[in-house]
Amino acid sequence: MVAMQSAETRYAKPVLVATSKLTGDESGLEALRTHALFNTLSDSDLQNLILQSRRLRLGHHQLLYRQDMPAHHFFFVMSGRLRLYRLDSSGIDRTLDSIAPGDCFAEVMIYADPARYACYAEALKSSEVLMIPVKAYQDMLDKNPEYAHAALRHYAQRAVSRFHDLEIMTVQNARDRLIRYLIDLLPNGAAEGGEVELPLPKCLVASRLAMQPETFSRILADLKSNGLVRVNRSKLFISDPKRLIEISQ
Amino acid sequence: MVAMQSAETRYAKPVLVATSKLTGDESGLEALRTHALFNTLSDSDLQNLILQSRRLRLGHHQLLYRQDMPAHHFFFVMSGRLRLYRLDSSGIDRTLDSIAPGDCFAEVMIYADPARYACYAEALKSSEVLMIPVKAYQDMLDKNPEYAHAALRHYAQRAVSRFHDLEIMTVQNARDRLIRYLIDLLPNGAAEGGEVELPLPKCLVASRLAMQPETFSRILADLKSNGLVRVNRSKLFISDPKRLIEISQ
DNA sequence: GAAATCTATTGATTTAGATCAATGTTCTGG
DNA sequence: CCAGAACATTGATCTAAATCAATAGATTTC
Repeated sequence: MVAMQSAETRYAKPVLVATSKLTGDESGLEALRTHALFNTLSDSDLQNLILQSRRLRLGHHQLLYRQDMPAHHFFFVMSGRLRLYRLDSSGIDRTLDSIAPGDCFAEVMIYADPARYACYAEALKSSEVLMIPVKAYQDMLDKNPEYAHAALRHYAQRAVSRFHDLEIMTVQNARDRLIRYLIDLLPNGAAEGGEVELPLPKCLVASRLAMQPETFSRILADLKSNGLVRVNRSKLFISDPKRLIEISQ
Repeated sequence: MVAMQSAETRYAKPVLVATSKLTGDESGLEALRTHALFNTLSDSDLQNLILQSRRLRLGHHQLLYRQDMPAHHFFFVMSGRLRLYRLDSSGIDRTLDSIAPGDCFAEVMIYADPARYACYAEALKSSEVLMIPVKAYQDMLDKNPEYAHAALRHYAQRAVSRFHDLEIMTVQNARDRLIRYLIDLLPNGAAEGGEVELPLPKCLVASRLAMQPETFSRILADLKSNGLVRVNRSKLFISDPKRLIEISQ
């Protein structure tokens, strides 16, 4: 089963190769401005940071970094989608997060000690990321302590969000974990229904929720047959999230 | 079963009552200096922060704050032990963290927006906490941007540690989750054996690891009969952590 | 110091979910 | 567009863990 294989055996593609220099005003980079870590920076500081960074194109399933590799960069996703996962000693692959365009990842590395990546990162489809040297960001922050406030907000939010992820995982049965996960994908939480897109292939959502792909499939089929969700590929329509919460008790 | 009851029904004790003013040089407060959030502060800034704080004595099982309550303070544990947990709509109590003396908690509230506690906090035994006004810390940081660096390190570490907690919870079977949890309690990880003390009563460790107390008890009995751990109340002796990891595959 | 309340253990039974297996469906790269 | 690979579904079986139940130990509390 795919989720049980290691990225090593699947893909021979090298890590961190195809890079291109940046001029500082390329397309896709305006998105940086919308991120909490960058939106308070002066134009010149942002420009300077970008000039020290590299744009990286990643192919489908290409590995970006490995768990325990020294971490000299953090990343901003310009397009595509990535996945963070860990491998244990027996080679079991456990998905921990998915990263969408406009998100940063491995940004905790700016302050981690020792600076080693805590997981693997791979592209789920062909993607573009900005590879920002940790040192460049650190230097900029040292020179401009007023930027720290935005960074602190960002890190605090990240901690809260991980706390919330942990909470879902303390739910003791697979169905309720899945329901909680779906509710959290809804833009307005349980307030109103809507369409959500699974951020990962189904077998990886299953891995993220500590269940087997078969179990995921069966639960979704059951919710479908009870009229609680409509399923179309990776798109799910949830008309009545409150009812979904009720049946999860 | 206790872990399944709500704090509301169990304890009538009021939230946030018995407080006492601080002079700024009381015993137990030197421990503040050892915490990453405070150890770079000047004496006068630390003194000032303490003067705006209150010492809180909590009885066994006393509730400190409720989930969704407006968060105007964060906390430093001077003695005792606390537990963070959430209640869902059906009243199931899920333990998310335990806090030891020398730790801070709810400190993400300094930057959270909206500032509401993400969980319940209760004392596991009689405890003393320092209740620090969020605003006092914010003001101090605004006046001294050089303090932000230590705070950023702290938040980054917290995020990494929550990420690691999440990783354990993606392990799909109860025994392996418990083994991983025990290994992480060892001061040197899997490097060498030693004695660890469970930071929570067994039924709450079970809740933290998304299993039933009976399952926890049986797994521990099994590890015991295989000579992998020696159990004495809440103290466990792990002689050969590597062997423990091996059997978890 | 005894009663009462928590907390933990152990056994019997049931069930949710894993595993094994087969097939169908959708991507993807030549 | 086709072949192969990756991904998804469905069924049958088995097993880990939940549940139900009873009892035994601990801690509080009065």
